[in-house]
Amino acid sequence: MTEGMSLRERKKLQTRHRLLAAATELFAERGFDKVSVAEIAEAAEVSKMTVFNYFAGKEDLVLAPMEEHVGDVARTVRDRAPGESALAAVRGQYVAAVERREPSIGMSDLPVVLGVRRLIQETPALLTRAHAFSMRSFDLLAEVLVEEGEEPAIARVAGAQLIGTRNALIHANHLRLLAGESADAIAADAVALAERGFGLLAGGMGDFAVRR
Amino acid sequence: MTEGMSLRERKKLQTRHRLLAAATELFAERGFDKVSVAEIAEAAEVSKMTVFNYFAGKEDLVLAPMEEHVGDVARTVRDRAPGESALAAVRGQYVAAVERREPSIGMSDLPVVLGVRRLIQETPALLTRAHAFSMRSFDLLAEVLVEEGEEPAIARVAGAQLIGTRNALIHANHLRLLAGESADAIAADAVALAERGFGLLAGGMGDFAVRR
DNA sequence: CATGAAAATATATCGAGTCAAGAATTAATC
DNA sequence: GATTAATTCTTGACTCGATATATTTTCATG
Repeated sequence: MTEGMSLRERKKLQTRHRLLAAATELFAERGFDKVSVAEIAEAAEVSKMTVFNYFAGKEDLVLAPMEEHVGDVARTVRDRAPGESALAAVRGQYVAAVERREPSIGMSDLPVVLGVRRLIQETPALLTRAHAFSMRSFDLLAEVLVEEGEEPAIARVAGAQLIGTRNALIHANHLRLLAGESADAIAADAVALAERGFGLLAGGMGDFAVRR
Repeated sequence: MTEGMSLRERKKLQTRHRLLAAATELFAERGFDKVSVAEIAEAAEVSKMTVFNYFAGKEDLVLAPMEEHVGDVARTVRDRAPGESALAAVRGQYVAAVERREPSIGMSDLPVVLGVRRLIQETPALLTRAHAFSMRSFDLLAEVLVEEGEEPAIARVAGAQLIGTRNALIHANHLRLLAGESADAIAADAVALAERGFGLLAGGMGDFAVRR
């Protein structure tokens, strides 16, 4: 597992994991705001400075795993099959992720993952940072569309619609998970909702929410 | 102008304006991050704590005027005419705002407004806070749709699409303004772009960005 | 081993935001 | 109209996250 790694690199990974573990535990016990970085450093047996050496900010101790997925949508669109629309690619990736119960789209009901989600929802600072990730995700997607030759302005509009739709779908999953439902129970509805949600984009929402 | 106000209320307004004026000037001179709250307090002849009493955070010294518009979209949809779709209402409000050159959608080329916009674009903390406003705007819109009887999950998806589209359009205006174009020059294109952007929603974007 | 580079730490500092207590203003009671 | 009670403003001291600098430790490499 650690072959090919120098001792230094292994130790770096170890301290990184010690920090993540210590932080996760402390946050779960007392909440994000009630734990200071100094305490985390002490629990992981490093100095406070080292924490910031490994993580850009306190929030990243919770959101680091999430950051790896900021490029998922853009990559999916970039690598889509010829003849496939951006919309179809994003929808397809989301549905596939639902089937695979991927935590990145809010489909894991493992207690530890659930705890982290609850922590995020309860902590404004974490929500804000999470939303910044979504913003980066959008930027990357728009960039791909522009590279393909779409007009920048319209590319950003379409990108906002796609990312916004996807985020809303993910948020719906989060709500149900936090309400105690199982991932399997949510999955079926999630796919149906995705068809409806992306369907608004595909079929037009001119008839949606017409005032009676 | 100040009749009906107690001395206390008048002084409150005065210090608020002193704070906004001092902050705006200092930020314009040296940038958001290079000015401390203590300096602003000193310039406004008030203690540091008073600043936070008037404004929730340092960022609000710049973004306070923007906060008044978080409910614009939701209100427009709530008050739309019978027979009109949510999409038509949002599009109509945006186009009308373009015609009126409203700063809230990025259509003012007054130097002072432009300076504030530049400051926001250059400062990550301000961008983040601005995005939080957009989030609130989205929540309010979704709430309206839910009150009208739409399913919460699909209401949030549609709301994300509408708000996302609108934000992307506004951002396009910002970019051109910051590039030096006049509001009048932008307005015509802005309306056309809005028709295309909202058209993606109305007509469906199933044919958009099909890979060749 | 010795040496140079990378990383961890100690220390000091800054700046944003919070807390408990004190000062000022308004309202109420006599 | 003076005195007191209640509310609101203001303040100085403090916590905590984050940064800068310099110093020491740790590891890879010849």
